[in-house]
Amino acid sequence: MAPAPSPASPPANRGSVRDPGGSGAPVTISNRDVVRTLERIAGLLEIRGDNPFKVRAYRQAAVQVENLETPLSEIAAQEGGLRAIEGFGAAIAEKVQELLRTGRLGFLEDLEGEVPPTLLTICELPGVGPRTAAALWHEAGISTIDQLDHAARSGGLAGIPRLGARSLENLVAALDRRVARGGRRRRPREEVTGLAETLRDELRALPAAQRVELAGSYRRGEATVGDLDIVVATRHPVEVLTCFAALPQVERVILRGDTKCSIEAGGGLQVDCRAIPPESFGAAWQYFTGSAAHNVRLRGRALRLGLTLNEYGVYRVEGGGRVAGAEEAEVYAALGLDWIPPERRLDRGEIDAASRGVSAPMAGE
DNA sequence: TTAGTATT
DNA sequence: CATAATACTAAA
Repeated sequence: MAPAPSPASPPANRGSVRDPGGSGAPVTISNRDVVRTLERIAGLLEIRGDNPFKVRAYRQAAVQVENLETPLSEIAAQEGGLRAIEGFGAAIAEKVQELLRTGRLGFLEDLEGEVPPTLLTICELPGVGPRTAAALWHEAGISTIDQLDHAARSGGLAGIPRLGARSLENLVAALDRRVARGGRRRRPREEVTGLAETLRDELRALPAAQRVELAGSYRRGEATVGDLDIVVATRHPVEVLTCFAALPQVERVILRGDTKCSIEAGGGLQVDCRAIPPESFGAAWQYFTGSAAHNVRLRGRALRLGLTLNEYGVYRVEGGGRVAGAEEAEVYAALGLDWIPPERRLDRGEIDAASRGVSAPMAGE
């Protein structure tokens, strides 16, 4: 998610739109601005190696703001203020308040003074995460893509831990692809429908494939998709994945293992294919449909019921007995839930709403 | 075997 | 205090 539109994000804080005319008119900070700021903070903290729970807190706050229907400025003015938002504690509420009031955020400016914000762009390269970015910065003084490109091609990265010959090759390839086409972006659903259905049908034609379905944001019916996800029930996963990687639409194989294969097709669109034994198909389809937040919520609920959920099924924590897995509805049922339509699987209260037995508060409204 | 990145 | 679980790759 979040492919950061990033037309070369400015070095300065996004919020510092400081009313250049000097009219004194209040600067409007949109919810999107706040989301970007919170995510920026999270990314920089992560590169700095800060407490993962703190990083998570900023990400969680960003997600909550994303889900809001009301402008933050309105909420700030109401009873309880920003603290009323789930995931907003004292620290984050105060920072967002400052951003809304002044259009700037001192904390972020300080952070950007400490950790070069251009490292966030480096983190967008596939295969490069916060740890690698931090190593590049500390061990080789690299903070920009240009510096990285130069160093990668001139032996300037020798000696950086966990960055061997093979990783370097991959890095250079990623830099080349980055030049070739600007950044991965989400595409309108209609643009990928043909490709999605074609790939699905080609897999359905394989004798080894018992069942083939699309999953991910495509199945959730989202207006745009960042990639495609396909689940295949089969007794012969390697054979299926080998065929998948050899389909005529495949432009590049990103990775290929025994249960999972990712390729690019349709002009750089990533397509993930997961091969799963038939008795696990329901759990796998559920897992691959997401959303990620929905899955995490579901798995947390499973734990509270003494169960554990993964893409292979629902299991008892003690004893490990299998409770469900072949059908999606049976997975939800094992967790005491009615089947939830994919479109609603966004972690926006749908799980409580689907809860049977112990009635969920119906939030009269 | 482990670290890092990736996936929902 | 503190959200789940797993796969793949390269390095060690």
